[in-house]
Amino acid sequence: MSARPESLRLVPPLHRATHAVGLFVRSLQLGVSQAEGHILAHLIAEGPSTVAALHAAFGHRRSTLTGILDRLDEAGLVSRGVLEGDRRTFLISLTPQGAALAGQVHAALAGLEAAVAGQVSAADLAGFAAVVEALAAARSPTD
Amino acid sequence: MSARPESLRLVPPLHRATHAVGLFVRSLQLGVSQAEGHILAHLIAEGPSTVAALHAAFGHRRSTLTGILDRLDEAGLVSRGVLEGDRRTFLISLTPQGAALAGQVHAALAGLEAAVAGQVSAADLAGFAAVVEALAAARSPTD
DNA sequence: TCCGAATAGTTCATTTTCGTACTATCCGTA
DNA sequence: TACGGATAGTACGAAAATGAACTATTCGGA
Repeated sequence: MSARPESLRLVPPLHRATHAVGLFVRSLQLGVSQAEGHILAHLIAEGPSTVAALHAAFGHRRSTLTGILDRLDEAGLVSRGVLEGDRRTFLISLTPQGAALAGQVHAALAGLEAAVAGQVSAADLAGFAAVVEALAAARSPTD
Repeated sequence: MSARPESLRLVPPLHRATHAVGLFVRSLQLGVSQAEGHILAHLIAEGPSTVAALHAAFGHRRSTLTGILDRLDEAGLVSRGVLEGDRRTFLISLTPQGAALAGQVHAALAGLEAAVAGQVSAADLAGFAAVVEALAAARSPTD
């Protein structure tokens, strides 16, 4: 009985794109997972970051980040330093090894972005930014 | 020494948006996870689907989908029927219960999309579609 | 018809992620 | 200084996602 509703137009393409980016990172064969790769790329682009900053950037649970950082730390790619003036806070920094790897990940992602930018107009890029921002700002219908 | 590269402009916002949509589904409090919610929404929008079709739509591993479908099946929300003419293939269908729940998830996502659409221009939406499609079509730099 | 390759999906052990509870530190105010 | 509340991050057990190996079925050509 229930008629099929209209297909969604934003959410499924968003998922496909996210998935494609994940496959892309994986295809680099750099020995880091998708999550780890994005963390590395963030660190080299933004500099040393706190766990909270990474949490805000990616949305992983803080406990998940602890695990990811444990692995990166154990692999010698990042180090946890104390933040001057706040002993609760760790500042996550890339080691030289980590920076080298992060550079590769970041360059690959930048290449991906450049390839996309070459295929669409500046207005399209602006539209993407606007829609993505609106999605990210959206909240539950009940609050 | 290594200078910071330019920040990425597409990939991080993409992740934030995907994360926000996940939070949105979770906030519905319908008792389904993000992944389960999206599967349900897909099924009600597209009709009965094979595992392979869901795999193509979302990018989960086939074994991951088996697990998700096991849970949905156990919860009485979907059923696995044999596909006429190919006994390897299951056709995943919503049960009446599943359809009711899927309708709620779908409606909420449609509401989210409508809210976004109300905040941006038609050109922005077109730009989003173009960029997302280009991202999804992107491949490894080495192949 | 027969057989090898391809396809569809599952099973199972491992890895990753998550939610909750917890410790440590900082801030503001009395 | 003391103290309640907020913030930063971790520990740990449970749930979910993953990859590799496997079964069953279909397809295509000799």
